[in-house]
Amino acid sequence: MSGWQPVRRTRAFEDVIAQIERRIADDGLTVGDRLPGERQLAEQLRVSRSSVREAMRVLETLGVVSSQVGRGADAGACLISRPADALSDLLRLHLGLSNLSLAEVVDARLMIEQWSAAHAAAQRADLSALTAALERMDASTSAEEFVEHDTAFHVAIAEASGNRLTTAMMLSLRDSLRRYAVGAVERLGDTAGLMADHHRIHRAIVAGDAAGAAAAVEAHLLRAYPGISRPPRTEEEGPDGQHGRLDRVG
Amino acid sequence: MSGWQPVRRTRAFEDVIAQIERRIADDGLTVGDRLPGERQLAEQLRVSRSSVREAMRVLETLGVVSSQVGRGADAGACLISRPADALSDLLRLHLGLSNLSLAEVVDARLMIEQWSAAHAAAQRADLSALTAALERMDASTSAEEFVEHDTAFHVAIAEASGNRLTTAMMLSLRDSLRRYAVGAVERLGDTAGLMADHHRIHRAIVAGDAAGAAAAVEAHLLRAYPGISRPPRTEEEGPDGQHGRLDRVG
DNA sequence: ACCATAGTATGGTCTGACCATATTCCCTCA
DNA sequence: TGAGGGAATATGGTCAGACCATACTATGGT
Repeated sequence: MSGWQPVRRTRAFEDVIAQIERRIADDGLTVGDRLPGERQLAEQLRVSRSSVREAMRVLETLGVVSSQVGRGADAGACLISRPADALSDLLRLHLGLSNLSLAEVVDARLMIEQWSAAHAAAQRADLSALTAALERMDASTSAEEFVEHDTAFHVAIAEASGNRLTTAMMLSLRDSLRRYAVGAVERLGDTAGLMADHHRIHRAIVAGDAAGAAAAVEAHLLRAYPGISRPPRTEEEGPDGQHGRLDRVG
Repeated sequence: MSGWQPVRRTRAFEDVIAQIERRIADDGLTVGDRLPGERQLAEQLRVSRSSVREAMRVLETLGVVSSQVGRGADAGACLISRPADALSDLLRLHLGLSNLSLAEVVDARLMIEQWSAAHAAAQRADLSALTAALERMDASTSAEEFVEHDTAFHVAIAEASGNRLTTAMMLSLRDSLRRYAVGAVERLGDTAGLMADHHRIHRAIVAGDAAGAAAAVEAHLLRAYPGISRPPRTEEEGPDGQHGRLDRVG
């Protein structure tokens, strides 16, 4: 006969997580709500405080709860929703394990950033943050300042797409690539080319030109990570990839 | 004056994680290698076993370690790399917290699946898994069987893109949408339309037609999740979205 | 040679204690 | 009456030590 199920031993902390998750689904527990204290939770769930704590570590790792010590309204465990933090940790570790290559991460970022830019252009979203970051980048005098506003610029693109999930992915991908980004800036020597890319991206988004925005994003990332990305193209263009246009999809 | 740093209290288990991560980076620890036992690790790091265990829970949540009880070569903590599992948990919880909407998840899946299909088409990758899944879907007689091979089909598309990160994202997104996918199949009543989509996707990828593959994927997801996705388009086409072509990027 | 049994190392769980922190309460003093 | 300051208290963070179930390993008897 078939259909054997492997014996699944449920660890105590997994049960704690499941029950908390059920409360979120059934009781409408949401961001900002507080969980009982660890001791109280342990007593109610008939497990030890250790098991409750291991469950809290898991939920904290997933960006779902945050714990504060002390006493008062702010103390204890509080439901939050910070998927980007969790994603950053995840990517950083798996990148370190060499189970993800830099090319894969860069490709994924190119995908998301092109998508975000195209959506931002098509949706005529609020672009004030985008414009502000661009102006501050223009006015920046140090490399640190430039990188700071550069990050704000790319985050603004992601947020203008109106999708919090892809925004979180973008944030964490960029976070994982931070060390390589610094190297890229140093390798290029100056930021004139990057700024030209930024202005081109900005112009296209403001003009509602989704295709142009995506192309500008691709050119920008190809400049920052030369030779890394492998966009699918059916016809080759100039060797610099400057106006590299995707076959159809980014 | 400025430049104040917030007092950062480092919890013991965070230090354990940091040291393990450093060993991964410096000592070239990689997938398949084993970590010392919890007691031994606690002694070496001068922390309690509880702290070591909390660190292990975090790393396990991130899909980086796996623990087996017992004794022998298989026992103890082992380095793995399963980002998709971690991503699934992350998405499921944040979806439950209503901090991510179904539309955002569906949009993200559309983005990734279009990208994957286009890459798969452009790269002429090994498509035997794709073809096999399609044939099994054609031959399936029950809804359960259909869904099973449908999953295999979409996973094969992701894997054919050659990017493990986007594949992991696809897997977890699809996992999060499983319950809605079942509802969609029931709503449609039959699978003829879905199968037509699948064959169209398959034909395009095999033919190396990246644009056609992406368009077919979009049509497929629009059929499964009507009214959810909002692809950026500058010109409208037929009302059925059948040959919906993105303005430029998916 | 084989098999049953004892030994042992592992993760999983629990208990109970103590510490650092931060709020709340209340008493003292001006 | 108000303000200041310390005590009480509740929180998470950490630790030590014990016990359990599990699963391999070694041993010894057949």
